[in-house]
Amino acid sequence: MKSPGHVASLVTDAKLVGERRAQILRAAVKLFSGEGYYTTTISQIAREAGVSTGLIYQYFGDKDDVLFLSLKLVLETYEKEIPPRLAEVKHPVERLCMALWAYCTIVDRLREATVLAYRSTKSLRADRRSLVKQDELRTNRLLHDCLRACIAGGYMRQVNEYLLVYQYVTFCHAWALKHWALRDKFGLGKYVSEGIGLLVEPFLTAKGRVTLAAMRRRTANFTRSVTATKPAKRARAA
Amino acid sequence: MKSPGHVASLVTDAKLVGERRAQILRAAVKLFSGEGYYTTTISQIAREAGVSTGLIYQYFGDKDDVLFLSLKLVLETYEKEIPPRLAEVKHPVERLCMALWAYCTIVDRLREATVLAYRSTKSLRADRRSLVKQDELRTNRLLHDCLRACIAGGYMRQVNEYLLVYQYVTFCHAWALKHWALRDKFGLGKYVSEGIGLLVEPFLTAKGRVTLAAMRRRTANFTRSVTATKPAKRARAA
Amino acid sequence: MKSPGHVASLVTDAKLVGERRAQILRAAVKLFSGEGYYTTTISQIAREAGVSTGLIYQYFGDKDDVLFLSLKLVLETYEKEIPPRLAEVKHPVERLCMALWAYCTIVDRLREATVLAYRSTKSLRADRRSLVKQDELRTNRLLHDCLRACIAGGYMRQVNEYLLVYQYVTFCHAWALKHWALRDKFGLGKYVSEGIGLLVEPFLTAKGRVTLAAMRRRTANFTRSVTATKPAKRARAA
Amino acid sequence: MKSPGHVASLVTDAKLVGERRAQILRAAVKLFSGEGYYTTTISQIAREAGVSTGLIYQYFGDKDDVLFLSLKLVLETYEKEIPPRLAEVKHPVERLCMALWAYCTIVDRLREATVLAYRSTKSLRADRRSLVKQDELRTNRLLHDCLRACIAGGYMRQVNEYLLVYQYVTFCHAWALKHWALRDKFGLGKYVSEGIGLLVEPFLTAKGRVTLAAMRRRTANFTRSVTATKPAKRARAA
DNA sequence: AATGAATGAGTGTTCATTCAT
DNA sequence: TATGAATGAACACTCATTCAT
Repeated sequence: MKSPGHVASLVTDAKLVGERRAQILRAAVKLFSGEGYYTTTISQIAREAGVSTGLIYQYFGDKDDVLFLSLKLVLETYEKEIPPRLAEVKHPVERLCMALWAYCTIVDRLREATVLAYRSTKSLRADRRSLVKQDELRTNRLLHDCLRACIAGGYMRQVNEYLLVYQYVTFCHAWALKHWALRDKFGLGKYVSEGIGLLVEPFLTAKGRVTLAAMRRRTANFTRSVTATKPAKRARAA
Repeated sequence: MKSPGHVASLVTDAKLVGERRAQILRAAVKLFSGEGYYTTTISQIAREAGVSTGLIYQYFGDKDDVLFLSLKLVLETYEKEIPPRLAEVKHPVERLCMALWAYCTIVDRLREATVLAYRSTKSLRADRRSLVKQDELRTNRLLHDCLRACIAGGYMRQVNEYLLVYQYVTFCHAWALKHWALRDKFGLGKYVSEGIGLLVEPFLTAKGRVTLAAMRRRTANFTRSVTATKPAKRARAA
Repeated sequence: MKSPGHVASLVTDAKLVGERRAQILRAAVKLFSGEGYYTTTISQIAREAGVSTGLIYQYFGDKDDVLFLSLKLVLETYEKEIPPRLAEVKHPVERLCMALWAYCTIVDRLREATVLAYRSTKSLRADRRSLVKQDELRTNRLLHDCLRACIAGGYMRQVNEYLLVYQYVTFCHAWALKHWALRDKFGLGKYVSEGIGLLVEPFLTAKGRVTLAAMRRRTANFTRSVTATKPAKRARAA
Repeated sequence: MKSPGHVASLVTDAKLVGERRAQILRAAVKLFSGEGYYTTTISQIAREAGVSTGLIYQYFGDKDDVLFLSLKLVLETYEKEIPPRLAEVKHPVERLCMALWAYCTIVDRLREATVLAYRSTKSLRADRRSLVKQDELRTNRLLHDCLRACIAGGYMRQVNEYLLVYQYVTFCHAWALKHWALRDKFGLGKYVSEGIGLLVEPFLTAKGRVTLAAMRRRTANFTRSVTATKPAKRARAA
């Protein structure tokens, strides 16, 4: 009767539902990220969102619903924010590098929320876990497409694509998961740049390397400026 | 008075403390791994371990103590089981590959527990989190030493060692964290073998590649047999 | 942040807080008085008050809070009920006697609760004990003022006022504390009357004695009627 | 079958029972006095007494037994220590004063334990409370006898003996119960001396007053020296 | 006689969820 | 639609008591 992906609301006005949910989820992601799912109470979320506890139950069926949509919100951020960052970029190698760069940038902004996804996906009702995994897979596909284009264009040699994509994914996630160990060694720009050196460059063909070298020259200071930009706010999913 | 790493026991007999704690932790790791820290109750642990709830409090100060020692148990397993697997292996490149192989084998055996470490480290009292991280760092050092030996011996070119080690770590952990996505594509043996292709091979010098190729020839069926062995026990920390 | 005298409530409506706390404290004083602090459970209090256990924690921070306000309720009853009983009385000697009489009347009504104060003040958090003692001191002061007026008016000779006030206090409290031994020998009226004979009369000057004698003549039957009134309600703090 | 006053022991050797019980009760009185009955655990008592928890159950049936004998130990101390202090004293007025003095001295030594008796008698099994009250009554009788002798000897006028005895009792107990308020105003010697002024002197006949005056002259420095002696140790029942 | 490990019933407290207003 | 007071099941933890050694 109730499909796993559906979240019921007692309120009918669709626009209101959208606004209220966004308001509540913003609070939830912040608190879940900081304190974890189980140690965050519904009433803390209500307070943070500036609403009453009762209101939350007008827009979500239960606490699991709040977690579910919180995680979706985070994972969909990856999926939605990477493509626009690729829009202007044409060259396959540049697109791949930009995708990694974009992904890491977003992870950096949602650092705590990314950790949350690792911590709390198992706290979801079982039938919903796979839905969240679908979201992750869709993001992976973005990277996979970039990778495939490099190979298809002859910029990269044949590799185990599937596995390499997972290296890319874990590389990006590691910026959040292992931040405690990485932050002393790298800024974000350096991290991505060195990562490309380990996970992209070795597989490039001669002509692929030319592109990368050119790109590197061009973005040397871009990287620096972006690194400097990578601004304060964290753990905000929207 | 109470250092963060210390877990008090009301029982004085050291041997008994060791046995009972092992018995209780076995149950705790199993349940925490399957159900998560917060949804596992002390009384479930007691039932699983075949003791009374009260007994747990004779050997642990509180539930956080149980989690702490559970996580340490898991992380120390990595640290303790990798070195013996390297004992016989002399050649730097082989040692590096064997370390990756060993690490992945152990992760495979402790798959659920490895996920637990990612889920639940943040549930620990803050002052203990860093202790657990120390354990992880010590395991990383094992890999780093292997990597360094490869470079020092001229089998591998200069690379960003620190970052590459983290690629190794996330690669091994991914076998547990992303098992839902990887198991359909790879057996454990294939996974490690392909991983070496992506994370070791590209950085080898000519003479390093010779060693790797030889090793591959030698262990082709070894890999298969080990892969076949794999299914055995899981989520057992000892 | 939290001063010892402050008791937090999650409920904001001040009127409701007042009513609910009164309702819960009525139950608590009754049960604490009868069974003692430690043997009374929160859930007994909830049942007696006709509310859920959870509700108690909306109006009190913890069980200690309930005890604290229970004791304050009792001690403040003394302080608040004695002055109105003195309002009409002008003559110093009569005021002193009336104060003793009033105090004993109230103790009689709150007999069990008075015993509670002796039993359970030490069960309070240390920083609150002194607050309860302040309440007692304020009641003592009422007696002291009466005593001082007698001396100042020349109705009583110089005495160690401080100590005599404490004799008055223990005399009144003894009606509750030693009721098991006193009830067979005295009614309340007789008890007070004889007590005045021992603790007031001997210190009166000639003109003080005249007043006392006159008063005694006047209230002979009054005493009896009040004594007859006595049985009424007990252990009700409001 | 089991009389309220009986405390069973699994151990048969009477001498051993006596010694072990004394050892355990010493610890119990100390801890009960300081922390209260309910907040003191059997295992704390065992530790303080230097024995195992199991041993306590060889000499006492349950925790109530320990409290019962602890309270008896305290109350019997009054009853047993006052008479020897009166042994040498012949004159009725002096005997009365000495009794008060002795009682207060003992209360002072057992200050915490005296408070314990007030706090914890109601925690006893109901059928045992009256036994403890019997002990108190026997001590009261010591004072009553002294008072009666004064009146019989014409040193004191007729008074409500029963009530006056209770004033004496509460006066002595108050030194423990209200010590927080009295200690700033009086030393023990002054307290007793002034108390005699309020509770004995007013009722003396002319010839009684002569005795008291003489006694006062004699013991002026005695009082002081005893006050000075009133030594360190407290809350020790034996 | 003495130990102390083991038990498990019982308590204070929390918090997701409901519902009258 | 929105509130927040009220509920009560559930959990971590304690401790009197038992009993094998």
